[in-house]
Amino acid sequence: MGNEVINTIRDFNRFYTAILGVVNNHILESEYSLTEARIIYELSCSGALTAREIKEKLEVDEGYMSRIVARFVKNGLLRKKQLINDKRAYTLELTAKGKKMADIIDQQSNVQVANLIQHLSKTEQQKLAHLIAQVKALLTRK
Amino acid sequence: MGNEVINTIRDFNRFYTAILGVVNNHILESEYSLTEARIIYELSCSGALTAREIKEKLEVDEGYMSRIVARFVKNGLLRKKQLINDKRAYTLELTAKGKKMADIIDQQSNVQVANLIQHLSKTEQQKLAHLIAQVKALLTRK
DNA sequence: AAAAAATACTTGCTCCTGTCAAGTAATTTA
DNA sequence: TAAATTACTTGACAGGAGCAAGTATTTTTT
Repeated sequence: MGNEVINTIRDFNRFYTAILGVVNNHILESEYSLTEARIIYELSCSGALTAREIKEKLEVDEGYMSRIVARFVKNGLLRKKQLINDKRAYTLELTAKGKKMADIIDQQSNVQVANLIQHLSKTEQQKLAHLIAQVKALLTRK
Repeated sequence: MGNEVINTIRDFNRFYTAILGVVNNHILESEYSLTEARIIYELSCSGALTAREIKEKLEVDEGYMSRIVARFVKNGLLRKKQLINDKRAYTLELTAKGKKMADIIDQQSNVQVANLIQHLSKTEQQKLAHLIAQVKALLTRK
């Protein structure tokens, strides 16, 4: 009972696991783990967030999160500001240095993706973008 | 210079990283790591292979590979047969138990993917399959 | 044919990521 | 105001994975 749709998707998943591996690992070489990069990314997009918000959005373990934040603060990438109305919690904000780092990671990501599609013509690239947008739309709509 | 194509792909990558995380983790709960599952999968598709062949195809570290194979043999999932013409190397084959395990993982993978698309109509599912097949084709053709 | 280089795999060491559980301080609920 | 919950911290630790050195065998070089 080889369901063709499922087989196609699973084949794609294997294929795309490899692609994401390459892309992410190359970024990873920039001294940060994928999770760390995601946290930096999240902060650079959304501005200030609390640890809890990030942890929930990215589904990172609380303890692990705490350590990463501590390290980032120590390395001067991040600033913690205690909330006025809740002394347990802090908003996290990228420092100037943190923002610079976010930019670097961002650019590296761009380069990685650019490499991925560099063999395609502009038209094909746009077709690709259109295709994956549709894929995401289909998979998102619950 | 926000290249729209690149942004779309990066957005998709984040999205699909999460999806693969869910799918793979659920399979992972079946006591094997992703790499282990991939090795089992590879053997169940291709029949007998040498460690070197698998390691090259899946890009797994040699030492890590060696340990996984040893464990599989110990657990009775795998059989090593020394090559007649090269006493350094072995072909690896799934035992009956190993094949059963492969089937289980296979089914779990199917279930995971089925969950993913369960909210779509048959027509939409086929559309999805068609879309990702095109994506893969575009990204493969180097 | 002997020495050197390469191959296939193993083993020891180690790092890092990530998890779980317990702990502290602050806040909310009963 | 006691109990429960929340936000975060800290300790302990397992598992995945990489690197380098080691062994046995095979191939290449001289």
